[in-house]
Amino acid sequence: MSPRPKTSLDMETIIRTAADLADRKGFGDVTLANLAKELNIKSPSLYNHVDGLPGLKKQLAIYGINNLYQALEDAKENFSKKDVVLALSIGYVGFARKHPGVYEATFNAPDPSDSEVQDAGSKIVGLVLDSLGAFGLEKEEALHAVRGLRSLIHGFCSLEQKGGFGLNLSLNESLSFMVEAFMAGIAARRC
Amino acid sequence: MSPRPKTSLDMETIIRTAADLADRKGFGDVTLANLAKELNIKSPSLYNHVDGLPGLKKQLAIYGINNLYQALEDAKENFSKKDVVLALSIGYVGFARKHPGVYEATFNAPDPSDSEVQDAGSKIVGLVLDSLGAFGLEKEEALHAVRGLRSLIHGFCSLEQKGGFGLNLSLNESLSFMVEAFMAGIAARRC
DNA sequence: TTGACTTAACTAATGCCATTAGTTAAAATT
DNA sequence: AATTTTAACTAATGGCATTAGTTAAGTCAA
Repeated sequence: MSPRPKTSLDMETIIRTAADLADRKGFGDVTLANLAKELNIKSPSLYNHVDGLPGLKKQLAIYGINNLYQALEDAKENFSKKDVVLALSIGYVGFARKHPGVYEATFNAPDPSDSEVQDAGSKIVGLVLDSLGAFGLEKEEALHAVRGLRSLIHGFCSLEQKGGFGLNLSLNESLSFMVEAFMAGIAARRC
Repeated sequence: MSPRPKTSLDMETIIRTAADLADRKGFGDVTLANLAKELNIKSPSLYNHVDGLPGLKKQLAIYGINNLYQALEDAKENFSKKDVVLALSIGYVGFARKHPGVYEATFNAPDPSDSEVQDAGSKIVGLVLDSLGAFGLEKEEALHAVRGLRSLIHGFCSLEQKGGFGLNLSLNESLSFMVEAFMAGIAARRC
């Protein structure tokens, strides 16, 4: 048999296809074999574009973090300044719901300390830090607050995705409740 | 070659060995092959005790949830009534740090809706609900509060384990900060 | 005690996966 | 037009889970 033409494939479509695969079949089904099938090539050919499965997962993580950042920027734009934090939270959770596989990829990079991954992530920290400006916190307090917010929202998404919430109770109400409670506690700190 | 005697192995040691493996090498290294090596048997022999890899992971999840419950009960005992929630949080995080692999197994059961898994988990919800009694919340509010607390603490553990917190700032202080902020927000609700 | 049954180990084989090595032809460059 | 680079390919290896079939140790009833 003859090798196929070289035109079709570029990094962009590879990652996009992988992201699609992740969201449709789950992050666990992101394999070189499955991805190759969707791209109509053989899996060893992927090594011409990506540094094995770990390399693919790293790229997918960065792609996901960047898209999440975009989603947060959009959420920030489209809502009033008053409830920025709630808007951000809803935007974050909305992204995780719409892109469960990509969201999972986001914090499953093979090496989280990789500088590219780290850099993508710190842009998000910056954005949240900025949105917290109105609360007039000390520098350290603000960093603790960002960590808290991330923990709260990421924990919510993670538990929601893994089916950790068994009860018959609105998830969206839980989300508003916990974000508002947390922010109320933060606000009370100013006194 | 001859099959080996039947005396040695029981379910208890299998799960304990798997838990040890998880904590030493990571949850991702919990494979039938690795577990069999540690038990000095061949991997197909494990099928006499466990329903394949998914069955093993289910058992490990239940084991982990039950141990986490124990850790929380201990934490509750050993601290004053005043800061039960902070004590619980510290106990929870302490368990996750001491048993990272088992903790990860805890929310990676193959089927989270499985009733055994669900039951083990709802014991924890009950314990936390109970500890929240002092705050005098409405029933629904209390459930939202439990979800919030779980999200907060699980999110913290998850991000800590995955290296999600890059900054040079005390993690323990972040933990106290976020738990206290959240609980202050909850307490403010009574008015 | 002996014989039948059950059980928990085994070996062998299958299929899927990632990965490496080596090949080939299309595309790009000189 | 010739050469180089590139991106596909096939073939092969080793690790994994899993299934099927085998065997001998342990259990238990006659």
